[in-house]
Amino acid sequence: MAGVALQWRDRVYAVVREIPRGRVASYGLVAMLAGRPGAARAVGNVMLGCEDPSVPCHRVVHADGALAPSFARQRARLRREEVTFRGARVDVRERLWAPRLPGVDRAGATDRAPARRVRGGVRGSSKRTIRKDSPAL
DNA sequence: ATCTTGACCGAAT
DNA sequence: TATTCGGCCAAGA
Repeated sequence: MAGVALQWRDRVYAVVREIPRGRVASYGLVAMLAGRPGAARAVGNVMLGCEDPSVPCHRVVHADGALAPSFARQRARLRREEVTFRGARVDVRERLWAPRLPGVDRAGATDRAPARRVRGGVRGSSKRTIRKDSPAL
């Protein structure tokens, strides 16, 4: 009877491995997809000991696009993958991974966020947060 | 079983 | 916009 104790960590790894190049996911999103909504912090604990090269742990960032303190390497890696930034944080509105979940109807949804047209009109809310009921899911 | 820690989150201040 | 605070969860002592 093996592997029963590794479930949480392995589920987290499995989810992170799905994050495509050029996109990022928040700890909370990973937790949700790993079957434990709200366990963002626990995801961080897993990433703490992530040394598996097949797991792109650099693609996991804070919900607001910030990176954990003193993670210049991670930032460099993301830039190398063409992940765009807004100041010190990842441009989450543009680069957040929008996973396709079975059973969720995303008709009309675009994979990429549409180009921001801010033309003096209705400027969309400058802040975007990730929530369990996010339309992106 | 209880307490502490930590790559978190979101609302309030 | 930056800080603070309470809440959440898995692990390890």
